[in-house]
Amino acid sequence: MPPLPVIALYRQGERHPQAQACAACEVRSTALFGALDDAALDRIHTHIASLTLEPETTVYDRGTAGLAVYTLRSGVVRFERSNARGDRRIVRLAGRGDLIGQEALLQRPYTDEAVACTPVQLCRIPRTLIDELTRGENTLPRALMMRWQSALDAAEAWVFDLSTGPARLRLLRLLRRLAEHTDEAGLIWLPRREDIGAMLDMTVETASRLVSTLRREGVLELLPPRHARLDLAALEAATRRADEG
Amino acid sequence: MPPLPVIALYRQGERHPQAQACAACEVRSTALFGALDDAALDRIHTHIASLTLEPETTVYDRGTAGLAVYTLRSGVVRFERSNARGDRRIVRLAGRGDLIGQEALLQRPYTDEAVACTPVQLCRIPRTLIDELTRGENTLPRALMMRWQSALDAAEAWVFDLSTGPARLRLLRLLRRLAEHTDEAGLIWLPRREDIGAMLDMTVETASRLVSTLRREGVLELLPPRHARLDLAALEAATRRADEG
DNA sequence: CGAGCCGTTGAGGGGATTCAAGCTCAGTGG
DNA sequence: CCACTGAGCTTGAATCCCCTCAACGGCTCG
Repeated sequence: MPPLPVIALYRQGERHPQAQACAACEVRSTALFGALDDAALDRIHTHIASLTLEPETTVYDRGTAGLAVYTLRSGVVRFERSNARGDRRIVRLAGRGDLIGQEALLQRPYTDEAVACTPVQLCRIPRTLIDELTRGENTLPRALMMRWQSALDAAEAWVFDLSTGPARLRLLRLLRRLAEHTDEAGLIWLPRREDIGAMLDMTVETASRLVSTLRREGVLELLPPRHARLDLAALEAATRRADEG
Repeated sequence: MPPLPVIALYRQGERHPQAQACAACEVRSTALFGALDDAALDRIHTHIASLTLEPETTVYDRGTAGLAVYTLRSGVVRFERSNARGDRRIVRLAGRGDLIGQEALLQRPYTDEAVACTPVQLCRIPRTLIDELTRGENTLPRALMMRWQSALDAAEAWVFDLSTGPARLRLLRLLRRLAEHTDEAGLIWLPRREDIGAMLDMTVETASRLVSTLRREGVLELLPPRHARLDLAALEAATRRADEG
């Protein structure tokens, strides 16, 4: 699936402060609301909130009323589910440019708990705003459907890549995926061992053993806390060995 | 997630033969295209193809151009992915009332191979038809988004339920899910052991051993080929034991 | 009736879990 | 300053679950 245009609001030469912020947004590439008139654009910008969250902060809880969708401008967000006994499973990750919390547009409660993994920058877009804009518009539904399909694809790929095969291979594939979210310093976010466990359905001990092994093999350089540098070539080689051999 | 209204085309007293078939459709409950005028409705019905497929028939292949979406009127369809080496994984199931192949509406190739598990009855709806109808319509996008969200939810639940925990528990949860698709005779579709393996990431031998064990425990009565009768109470009890104990 | 697919069962080995102990490191208070 | 503490990470040893390899029986079909 090709990269999607980022949902962002912008227009050149706008006076509203938030409009300027949107105009300067570094992840904008396609104006989802490009077809709107000036009045609508101004009204939009006053309702968009830009927020920054610390790691481990909850964006929204599973089951709560969905009042807004979010565009993820930077950082990594995870989606979790857990049962009454506290067994936890991370079922998906979102990265730069992804739209999260789309359930809100259907007046549905959020289906997962969304938690920041790294520092994240979000644009909060109230549900009612999109409701308003959808009336009579045609481009918006299509762009939204694109996100939905993208999320669905990600969820199915999660099953195929991260829930299939021996533990070592699953971890290698997770690292490959985390490499997509490399930060400015060239580092990846390396989850706590417990979170690796929740992503790959393994114990913390197994996660720790495997990470340590990869470190000794030179695939990974640990840079605590929660960061690492990857040797992509070594990673690819190890992956090929693990799944061919 | 509450049950979704089935996407179906119908209108009372229509003359076109397919229109009559749609009017008589047993899974209709909400007219997705209810707001259309007569001419549009007639044009629609001439393009809807109703088809019946044998088990193991492919509905569409992963990667091929998506030219139509399908409403599943009866039966079970599975979504598969596989890599170059032939490792196969079933990543989702669809049942009565589900909409499949939504990627087509975005002019995207199908992201999975879709295969009939049981005899299935489908309504084939050409992509262009929906394109046409979406112009100026408002209710359609919302209903479609509902399907998308539903599919996404199913995919994430698949990770949480069927890719987590020990093999026996995963199988019990799969059976619970297959019970949702019980047929007129009160039987469930019981996949081939190889397919159980592809759903739950286990070998055919393990799948066979576990199924046999459940049969001996009275949870399951095998009715080859590919069918079984479930003792739901025993199933729940076994699940609780496996889960808590 | 032999060929092939599917399901079942056994034996053995390996990979992941379980249980346990010790480590590093940051924060705290004596 | 430094022992104390607790959370997160690592490592070891024993166990067990699941995989691998193998053999066999039932069934359909050419």
